[in-house]
Amino acid sequence: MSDSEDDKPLYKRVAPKAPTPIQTPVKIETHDQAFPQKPTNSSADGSKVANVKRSNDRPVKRNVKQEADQDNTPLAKKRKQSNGTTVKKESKPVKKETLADTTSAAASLKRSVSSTTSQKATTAKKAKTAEPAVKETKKSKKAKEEEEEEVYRWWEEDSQKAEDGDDSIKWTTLEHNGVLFPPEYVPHGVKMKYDGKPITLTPEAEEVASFFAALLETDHAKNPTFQKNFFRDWQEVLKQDPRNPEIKEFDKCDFRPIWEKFELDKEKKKQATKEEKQKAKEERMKTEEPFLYAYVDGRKEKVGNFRIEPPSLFRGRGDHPKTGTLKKRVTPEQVTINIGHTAKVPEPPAGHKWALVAHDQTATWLATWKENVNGSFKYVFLAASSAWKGQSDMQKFEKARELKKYVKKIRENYTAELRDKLSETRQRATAMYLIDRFALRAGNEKGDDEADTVGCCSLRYEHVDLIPPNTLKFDFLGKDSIRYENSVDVDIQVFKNIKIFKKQVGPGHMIFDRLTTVGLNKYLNSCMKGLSAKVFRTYNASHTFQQQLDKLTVPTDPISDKMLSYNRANREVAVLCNHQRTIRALKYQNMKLKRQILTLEPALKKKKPELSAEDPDLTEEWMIEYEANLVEKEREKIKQKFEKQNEKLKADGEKPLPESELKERLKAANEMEARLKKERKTGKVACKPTMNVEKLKAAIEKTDAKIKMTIVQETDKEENKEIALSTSKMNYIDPRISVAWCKKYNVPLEKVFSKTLIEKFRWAQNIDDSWKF
DNA sequence: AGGCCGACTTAGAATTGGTAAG
DNA sequence: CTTACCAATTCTAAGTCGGCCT
Repeated sequence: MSDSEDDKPLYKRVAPKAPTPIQTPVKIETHDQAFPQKPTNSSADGSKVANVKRSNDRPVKRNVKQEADQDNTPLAKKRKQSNGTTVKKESKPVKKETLADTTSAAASLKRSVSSTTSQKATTAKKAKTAEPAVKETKKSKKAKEEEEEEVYRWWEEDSQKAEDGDDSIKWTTLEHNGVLFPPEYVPHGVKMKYDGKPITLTPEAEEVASFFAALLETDHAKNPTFQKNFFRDWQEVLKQDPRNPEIKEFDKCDFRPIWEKFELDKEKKKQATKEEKQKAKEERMKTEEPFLYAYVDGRKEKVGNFRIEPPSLFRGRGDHPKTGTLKKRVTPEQVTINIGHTAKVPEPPAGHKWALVAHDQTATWLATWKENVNGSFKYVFLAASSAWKGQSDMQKFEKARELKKYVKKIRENYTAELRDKLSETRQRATAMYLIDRFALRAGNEKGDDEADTVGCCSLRYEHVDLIPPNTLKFDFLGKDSIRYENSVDVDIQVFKNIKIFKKQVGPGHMIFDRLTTVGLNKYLNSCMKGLSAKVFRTYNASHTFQQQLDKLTVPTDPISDKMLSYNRANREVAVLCNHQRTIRALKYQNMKLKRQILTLEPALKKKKPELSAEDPDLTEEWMIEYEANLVEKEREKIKQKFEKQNEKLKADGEKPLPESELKERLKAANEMEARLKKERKTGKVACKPTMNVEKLKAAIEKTDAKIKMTIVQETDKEENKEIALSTSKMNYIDPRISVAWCKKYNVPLEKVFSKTLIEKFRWAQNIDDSWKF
């Protein structure tokens, strides 16, 4: 690789020839390894996985009524199409347009509020004049199943795409009511102190001060960058009105009075009666109502984040240079609305105008604005359960499944290219290895005004250590400044390559100096249409999960055990590693419970030896420390409660509790200390009189389950930092794997997905139990 | 050909709300 | 009945990546 051409940095070199394309799909993969790189138990479990029959996963039958309808175009869509809206692309750069011809759309929006659905629309329309009747039918139905909102079952339609050939057009008609602005600021008048003296602020300045005050007890408020940025922007606001006092030093500011006020407010809110709470909730719902749904081609869809983000202090993660910067209030003048030509344009708040009203049919956003801190765009999109999101979600997984056909070849390719003499190619191959095996992100370059985090392509010298003969030790901050720390054994050639690259670039520089995410993705795209680095994460997560699930599930197990297998499969998606701390605490609890049983019924000692078994994790030394900790925490708790009470008394104008009272209360902690010590010595643990053996056993079972769960989570988090359990479920693991598993083994889907996930993954729910990723 | 912009997915933190424990 | 805990949900920051512009 010391080819002279080879040593020039990327930007100085002439374009190399295009990489060898891999276009031929490989048959079906049986023994591909996926990312839990641990010499994945070579267990040949290919048999089950092997025969993937795809292509025909279209739903068999469905909904006779709909079929009778001849085509599946919902009525509303037909209506629109017939009234002249053409499908041709709208000029891309959005330009201002006046709203003409809103009448029909307005009417349709109103109408559709009461009912819109491909199937029901027919009947509903007829009942137009008899609204109450419609409502009645709905209500009676509601009795059975909580207002089962009719959903557009796009995944059951035959030829959705291709319909008009242009898939960059996302909609024909689009109706919605815009966005909800946060309420105006209401000054509270609480005076904070400067240099020990109460000061009066204009509402504007008070608002910003309050943003900070609210965070007083969080880490943000202690972060110097946060303080600095906040203070700078606050001073700017202060200066705008001469009535504000001069505030020169952050350290002389005392925000506590405002913080206390907020605490009190919270308290009051909690104390509110049920009726009051109910009323507040109803009010909230009422203001939200208009924004909850949009109509896309006449179909009702839930809107996601229709609220304009309220002003606040920017909470950047990690070491973000701009953290604490004032995020300004967004005015309607900054907000662009995207909506159908003929739809009624939502009214901006009185006295205001929208920045722009766009009709961009290639976009799925309903509204957008530019945020002042980083200059990035914010969008209002439909909710995760919508057709738009669902379709792209499914496409994502289909893309990952497609990768199955290519992955073998791709792996062969990059393995060969690890030795390529062109270092650009070699770097690419090495990076591919890391992305494939360890699920690293692509790693775009970042600017100085962002937190310094990296991904594969942007890894620098100090992020990877070489431990001969072939171990790489990663230690870097990834997305969200989450630390990725992992030591892995790699192919000897990968080890050598990293060593060479590091040597070439030196400390402080990017290891892959001739590789960019763009270059990498271009290459991947030449291997398979639509392939990019992130697909590997999806592919590996889903693939591994499917494999593990097949391997671990015992068909004859009861549901609870199957759930265990399911969760374990989720865990196996990551690698085993040290994950002590939390688990020890649980084991300790478990041990205590067992001893309670034995104390209660010493006869069991012989019958159930497992009850007296010692856990090697629970050393004397550890327990002493742990118990000391427990006692300390208890003391803290007592003190805090005491202080809180006093604060309240003070606020109510009463006199505080005496110190002696606190002393008295702290005795409880001392007793606890003595008790724990005795228990440790004697091994006898008394329990509450209400306890019995059965209850204790149940409790043990519970902690057992918890321990297992913790192992699952810890492994996932610690080891594979990048993929936390819920996240992988939500974003990386093809939901159809779970659905098929549930069907096959008769496990209710609710055991596996929360309500929102069930909604989000509705598209994945009508596959049959033999479906494989 | 590279940099920036825009739109969209992925992600952890913060908040809410339901429920078990006290 | 509170309270404390945890799972679910909401919020918005932080990525990815393609396309457009220069």
